[in-house]
Amino acid sequence: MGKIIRSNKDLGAAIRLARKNKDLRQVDVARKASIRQALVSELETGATTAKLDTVIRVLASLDLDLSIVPRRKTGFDPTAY
Amino acid sequence: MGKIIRSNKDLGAAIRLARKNKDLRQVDVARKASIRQALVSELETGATTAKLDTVIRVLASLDLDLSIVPRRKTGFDPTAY
DNA sequence: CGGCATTATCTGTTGAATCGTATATATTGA
DNA sequence: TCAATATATACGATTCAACAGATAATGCCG
Repeated sequence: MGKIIRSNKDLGAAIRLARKNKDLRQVDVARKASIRQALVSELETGATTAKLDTVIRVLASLDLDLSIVPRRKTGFDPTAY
Repeated sequence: MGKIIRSNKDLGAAIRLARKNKDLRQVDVARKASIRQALVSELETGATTAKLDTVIRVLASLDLDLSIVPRRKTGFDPTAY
């Protein structure tokens, strides 16, 4: 179902995609989530590892939720190398 | 599907439940995730807001994944009071 | 009760996330 | 092209997660 997040890069890509789909600017998301525009930029580019609180607030401002799902066995595990 | 996480309390409950189901001790999860047992305790009791990296590593050690899903229908929102 | 295992909490320290603010660099539209 | 808008970066200051390393509290079972 939803997109699996295993790194801050994954998170950033998902956030940016969702934001574009809603036709919002970084500053709009920032205001809704009570953070700086600069931080939204940093999150989207995966430049920083955010705190869970921050992630939840940003996602909420995009009408998204964080969910815990069983790890699906996928063929190729890049961390195995 | 998966459990929705909207607070560190939610996360803590989910982690503890998953850990119990796998019959692991906090120190086991801590070793797998390369963190202290004390931190696992703090996370489970919701005493702290973890960094995304930490959350991902703990969940991975329990064979769980973080996923982004569209926000479910807005029935009753306890934060509205 | 007594003892072992597990979990919770403490102190001081370090590093990183976030801030405010400002500015530099795209990107877009007229 | 030019200007307005949007995004990325910079920098010092503040806040807080995570650490090491104990120890205290709790749970469990003989």
